Amino acid sequence: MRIDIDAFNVLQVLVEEGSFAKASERLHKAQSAVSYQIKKLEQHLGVTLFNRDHYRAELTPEGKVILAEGQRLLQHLANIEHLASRYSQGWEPKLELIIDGALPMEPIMSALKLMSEHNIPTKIQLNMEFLGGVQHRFERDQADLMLVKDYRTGPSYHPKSLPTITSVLVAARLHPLSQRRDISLPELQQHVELTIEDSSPGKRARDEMQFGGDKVFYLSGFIMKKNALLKGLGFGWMPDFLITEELANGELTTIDFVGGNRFSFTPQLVSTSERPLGRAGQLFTELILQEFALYQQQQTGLSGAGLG
Amino acid sequence: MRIDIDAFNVLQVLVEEGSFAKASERLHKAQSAVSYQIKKLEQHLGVTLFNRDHYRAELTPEGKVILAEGQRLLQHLANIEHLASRYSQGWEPKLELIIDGALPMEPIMSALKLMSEHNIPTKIQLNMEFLGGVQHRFERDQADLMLVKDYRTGPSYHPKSLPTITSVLVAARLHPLSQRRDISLPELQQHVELTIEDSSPGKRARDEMQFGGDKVFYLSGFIMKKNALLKGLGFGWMPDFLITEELANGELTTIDFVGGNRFSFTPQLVSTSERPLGRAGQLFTELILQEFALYQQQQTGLSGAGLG
DNA sequence: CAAGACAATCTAAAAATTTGATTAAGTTAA
DNA sequence: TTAACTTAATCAAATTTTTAGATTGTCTTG
Repeated sequence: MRIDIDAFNVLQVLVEEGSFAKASERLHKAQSAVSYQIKKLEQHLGVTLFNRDHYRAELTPEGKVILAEGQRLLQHLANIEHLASRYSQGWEPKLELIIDGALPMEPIMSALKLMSEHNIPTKIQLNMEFLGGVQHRFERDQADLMLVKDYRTGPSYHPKSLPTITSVLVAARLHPLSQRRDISLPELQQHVELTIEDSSPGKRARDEMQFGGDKVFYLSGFIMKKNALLKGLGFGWMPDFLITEELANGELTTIDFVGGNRFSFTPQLVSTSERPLGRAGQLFTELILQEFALYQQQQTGLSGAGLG
Repeated sequence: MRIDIDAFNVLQVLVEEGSFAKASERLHKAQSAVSYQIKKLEQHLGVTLFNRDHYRAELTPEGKVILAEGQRLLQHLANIEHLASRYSQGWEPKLELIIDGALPMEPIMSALKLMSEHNIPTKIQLNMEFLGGVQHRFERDQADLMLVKDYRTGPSYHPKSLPTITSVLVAARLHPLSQRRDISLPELQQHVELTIEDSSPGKRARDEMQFGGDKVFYLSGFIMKKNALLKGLGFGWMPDFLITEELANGELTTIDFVGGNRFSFTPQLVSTSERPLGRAGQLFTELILQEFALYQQQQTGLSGAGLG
């Protein structure tokens, strides 16, 4: 039979009260039960915890150390119980989020920061993917939430719309396309198009927004893409919130494509009823909506251009 | 009723074996006992640990975390049991040593270093005192061992002799006493004597080795005393091992006092049968004897002067 | 489809803990 | 000093907890 952790509690109360009788009273037990528990603990540990030579039993030096260690053990157990009680209150142990790299990071990070300040027991895993990679990963990992530009509807998906975001077709100031007006598709196709590499393994043939030219550079994220654009390597779509400054100071300019140089999309926060959200997932949903709205307000306030 | 820590062990085996039946076999219990333990643990924690929808019960995400936490808790308990088993093997939880600042620190530190390398469960407290302060503290603190120059014999004290140490009466090269020969006591008394302050509260009137002059400087340790001597502030006794170099290069010189300029004492390692030594105390006793012998050998080997 | 594995549930048995009473030893106060 | 009280161990009986063994319904495998 293994050691009884409750005995450490008896030990603690006994030391605090100073006598077996008073301890038994506080523990709502008979005095003999306290004697029994302590004796059993001593036998299990093979250590004499109390010196019974005198009238009142007093803790031995070994007993003092065992008492202190026992208290730490009880605390450890209490922590586990607390964790469990959080779970039973609906907090999930883990929340896995897949987010699309095309979306603004700032409101996402703000939401996560707020999450961490709520002191929740849920471990949060955040993964970034691009294009089809988002949904692929969401399904492969059985993740809890995905934050996407768009997605193929799947089994019992529950989408929630976030504020709309606009992308702009741009090139560097000195790029040939920046000098021309009323640009046709064939003309566009003669230049290098910069695009983000789809991170899903079974890639779709092409992003819907690609132009179909021969010269395409695939890049591994918007930071890279922006760098490439600024260096004049080619042209491409960029979310406007990533280049507000460069558009304002003229480093990048919008391309006058006859088919249009702006398009908007509405990011979706998607969960599936196969894996219902716990409290952490619900909290994140609230916070991300709030933070995206806040972000939009700030953007419109600053640039006057808006996102919708 | 409190949670049963044994249930975490059942949980662990159950997960390792993969089925209730196999786990019960490995635990030498009936399958129903395993079911009972897991159910009880789930009720205590208020958390579903296993998903029984499918043929084989499988751990829920919550269960995974609880399992991991439970393993840490079991490890914690095992550590306490290990500590206790060391105590029951005769290791004391604490060993308090009082050492006399007049003794060479090097062999003491070597002995303590060797102690720590033995990976013992005993916490060691080391206190340094001077003269009567050593014994005072030994008795007040109910310490386990004192390492002293000399002591008043007390209740059931058990002394053990260490190698003899020699002190020399010295002054700085430029001090007036260093220039004279056949110095008498009255002449000595006209100069400032440097001595270590007795750290006991009820100080004895005077150290036996003091000369009784009017001008006495009390210092708080041998480092201070050596500094004062080197600055020519006065004369005084110094253990030879602390000033071998200064005697060799002439910074300090022995005083030609007619009453003699050397005296020897035999440090004693004292314990009392009121507080018998545990294994750590015994080990320290062995090591300190060994290290003092080694230290003496090194000193004689180096200086040729010896300590005895 | 049959044989077998799996895990819950039930009852009886076993083991543990608790109770309440008793005792011997130590303390306190008149 | 004694009488009254406190302390903590011990014991048998009562109670509670845990286990074993049997049974059942479900699912898997060949």
